[in-house]
Amino acid sequence: MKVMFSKKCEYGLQAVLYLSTKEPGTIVSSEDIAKILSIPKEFVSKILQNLTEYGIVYSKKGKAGGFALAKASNKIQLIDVVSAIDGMGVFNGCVLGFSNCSPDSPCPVHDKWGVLRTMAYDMLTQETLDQLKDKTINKIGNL
Amino acid sequence: MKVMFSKKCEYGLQAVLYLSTKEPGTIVSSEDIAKILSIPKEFVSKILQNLTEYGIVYSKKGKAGGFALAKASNKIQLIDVVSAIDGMGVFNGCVLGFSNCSPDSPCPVHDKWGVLRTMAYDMLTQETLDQLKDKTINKIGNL
DNA sequence: TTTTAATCAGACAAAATAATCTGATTTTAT
DNA sequence: ATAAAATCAGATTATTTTGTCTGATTAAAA
Repeated sequence: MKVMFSKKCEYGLQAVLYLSTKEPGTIVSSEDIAKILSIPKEFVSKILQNLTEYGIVYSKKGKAGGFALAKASNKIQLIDVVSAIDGMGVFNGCVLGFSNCSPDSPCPVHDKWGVLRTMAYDMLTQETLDQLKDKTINKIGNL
Repeated sequence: MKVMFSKKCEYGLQAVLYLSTKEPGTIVSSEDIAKILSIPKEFVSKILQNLTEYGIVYSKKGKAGGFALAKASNKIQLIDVVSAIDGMGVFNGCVLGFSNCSPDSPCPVHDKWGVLRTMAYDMLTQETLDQLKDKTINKIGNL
């Protein structure tokens, strides 16, 4: 089942959302993150290493090490994570897979999909992790 | 780059749209379809065989064989092809990959994504191949 | 200073998706 | 009849995505 993003990206989003529910600067081990989100430990670790390069996540090595957000949670949007992991391709490509889908050579659903694409982009951009905090706590508490 | 549907599904949608631009009952060989859509011939053949099982496409064997729509183009919607190839999972799953994403246990973007999902579904359902014909001809003419 | 527990790096393995190949069968036309 | 051109079926290969393993490095605590 495919819903817009790769598994990697989904896991990255979940992990970052989870970190945003903690006190700023709180270090959480990949094992803890993996456990609560039911994600393979090494996999989530890899993904967070990747997000570290993009300045979204901070990593602390050694005993009692782990990951935390690298910036304040009101400075991070979901789109930041998406673009770091999956890139911006989703927002350019044609839903029907046609090449050169553009206003000049639109596919049969070009206009309608354009609206959706913009809405999806807005959804990921408008709110910061901070603003999603309550909803995130609620969701993660239910896992 | 991942945009909602599998390559298989994209190819299936393109092929069916292409067939809908022909006179009803016109048999087109997989080679012709493959050529105009730049899809591997055997692959598109496999996909159309699959759609044959779902009663969307008719296949004629032997010399001068090929594929045609199995019903009138005003009886086929894009969603029919999607559900035959990719299934309906896209319209149920959580964008963030959370499990049990539902009104009871919504993810942080549950409501907003719900709107998008519905719009995507409507986009694929509202119009028939027939109604998209002009746009399809225009697009395929530009390939 | 030694042990312990973590990230980090990169190779490796498994699974899913995409694409190709081969041969059999079917049908039309010669 | 026979040849040609297509689908059909299923095995095979290739690629991408997902997940795992191993060892090195780092840092805290005993």
